[in-house]
Amino acid sequence: MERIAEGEYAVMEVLWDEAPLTAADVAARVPEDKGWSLATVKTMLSRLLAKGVLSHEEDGRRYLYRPAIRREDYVAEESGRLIDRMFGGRVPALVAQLAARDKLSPADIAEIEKLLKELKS
Amino acid sequence: MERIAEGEYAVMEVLWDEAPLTAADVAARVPEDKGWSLATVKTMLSRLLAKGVLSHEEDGRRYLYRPAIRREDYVAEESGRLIDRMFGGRVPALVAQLAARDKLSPADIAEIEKLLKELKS
DNA sequence: GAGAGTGAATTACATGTGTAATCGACAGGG
DNA sequence: CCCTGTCGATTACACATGTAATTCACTCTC
Repeated sequence: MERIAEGEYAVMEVLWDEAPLTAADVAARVPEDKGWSLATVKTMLSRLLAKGVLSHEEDGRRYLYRPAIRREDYVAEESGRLIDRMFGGRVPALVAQLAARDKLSPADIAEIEKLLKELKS
Repeated sequence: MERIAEGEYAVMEVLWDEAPLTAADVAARVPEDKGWSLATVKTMLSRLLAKGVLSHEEDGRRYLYRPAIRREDYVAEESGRLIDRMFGGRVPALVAQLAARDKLSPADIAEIEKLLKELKS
C-alpha cells in the first residue's frame, strides 16, 4: 500500500468519515486550520487517486470520490511501521514509554486493562 | 524539535547507540541493508547538524558527532504525534487497534498488564 | 616533496510534498 | 448564443529527502 503524506491524510480522513463526496465537498470538510484552497485539495485528490488509495466515479461533469482502502488497514500499517522503527516491534516497549511519559490517565489504564482481560477470554 | 526524516533516523539510531563517532564510524555502523555510501551518510550528518539534533566537536581534522537530543524525547514526540493523528490522542484506541489485528501475543499482554499494575501502585 | 588517501563542504539531481495558479471544456442564466 | 462560474487537468514552484559526486584542504607515505 502506498504511503500517504501527512497533508493527504487529512483528505482521507474526510472521505473515511463520509463518502462519496465531490472535490468541493471535500474541501468544505477539511479542517479549517489547514487553510487550504480548493485548488490544493484538488491536487491532493489527484495524488491520492494516483496512489490508488482513492477511487472516483463520474457524476455528470464531476467526480465523486471515495476511499479505496480501509481506514483500519492504513492505520494498522502506519502504527506497525512506527512500532517497528522506534520500539523494535515490541508493543510493551511502546506502552512502557507512554507510561513513563505520563501519557496514561487512570481512565486509560482501566480501559486498557479491560480490553486485555477480554482478549484473554 | 525538528522533524527527523526516516533515513536520517537510522543515523540517529547509530549515534544513540554509541557516541561520539566520526562520520566514517557512523557509516560503518549504519545497517547494511540501507546500502548507503559514505557520502550519503555525511550528507545526513550535515542535515542533522543543521536541524540541531546532533552536535559535533573537532577532533583534529575530523569531527566527532553525538546526539543533541535524547532518544526517549524524540520517540515520545513521534509516537504522540501518531496517536494524535490516527487515534485522536486516545491510547486505548491504539491498543484496541493492535488487539484487533492480533499484534498482541499472550506474552505481550502479560507484560503490559504487569506494567499497568505497577503504574497504579 | 609528490602522489594517495581522507575530511568536511559544496553542489547535484530526481522524487515527494505543500501549496497553489492557470487552462480549456462545458453548463446554466439571461 | 454569450458570459460566468465550475470542473478536472496541467503546470508551477519552493522546500524536504534520498542518494550521491565533486572539490578543496590537508596529512601520511614513499
